[in-house]
Amino acid sequence: MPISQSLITPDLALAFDIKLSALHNHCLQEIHPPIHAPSSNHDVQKGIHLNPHNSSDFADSSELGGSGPSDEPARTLKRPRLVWTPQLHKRFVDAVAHLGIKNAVPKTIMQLMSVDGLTRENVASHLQKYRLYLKRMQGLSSSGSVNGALGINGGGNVVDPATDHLFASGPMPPQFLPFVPVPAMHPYPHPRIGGSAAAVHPQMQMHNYRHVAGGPFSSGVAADGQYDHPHHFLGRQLQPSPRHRVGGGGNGGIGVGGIPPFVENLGSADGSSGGNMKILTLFPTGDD
DNA sequence: GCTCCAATAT
DNA sequence: AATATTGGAG
Repeated sequence: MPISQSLITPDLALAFDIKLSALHNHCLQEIHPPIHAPSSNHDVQKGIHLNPHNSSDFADSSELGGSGPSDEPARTLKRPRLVWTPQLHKRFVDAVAHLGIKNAVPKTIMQLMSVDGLTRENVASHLQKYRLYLKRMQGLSSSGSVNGALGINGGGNVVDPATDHLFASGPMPPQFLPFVPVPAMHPYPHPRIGGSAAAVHPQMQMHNYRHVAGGPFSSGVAADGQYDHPHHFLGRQLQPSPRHRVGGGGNGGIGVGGIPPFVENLGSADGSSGGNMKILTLFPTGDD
């Protein structure tokens, strides 16, 4: 019986893929134009391209004697580890900021991000770490600092205004945070709530993306904040989620405004290496 | 049953 | 260290 094929094929492919991905990691990558309201839209165009790699070593990963997972069995296949590039993280942070703590749950965030291939688990995992990061920060800032300038949140915690961002919109009365954050016009409905702040530099320590895309800070995340690698797809087909994604009708509440692509500082703020890293920390100028 | 979250595993 | 996976809880 052909059982062996259906079974070992994915299995072997898996093993291979893992190694391959570890080597040239060709995950997903794409850019995401401002989309919106998936509820009543058929054009749920997601399109962020996460591209951890872009080496020009070899470009063909879809033809390895059929060992590639890019075959038919889109299910039961293990997808490569998601790499949270600065761009992706940015998207994430923006989504969280715009949703507010209350709605900032994995599913919602995932929907808002509208990143193809992103699963709820991915977001959940990242969110967990993100929360931890925030918590840590709060604990640190609260002790020793007696600044009246600091913002005190409902939680009674004192946070640095420069980093409070997320929490700023958390305990706050979500008069407009619930959903439909964007009026369908501006990317940032209310930046002061937590939009810009969040983007400032809440960079949890993600590994160095020395190979993010072309260059460390030269190109890669070019001025437009997106990669310029039209090709490189690969990885996942569509609908990678074994579970159901955006219910289209199930939720219907998340207005989603589409987070505009912004630039973010790639280099670590600490300038660990050399110190020549000129973190521009471009603010999302979404202030207006 | 689904989602969240914290803990745990890779 | 960064993500994934698991298990309990709502």
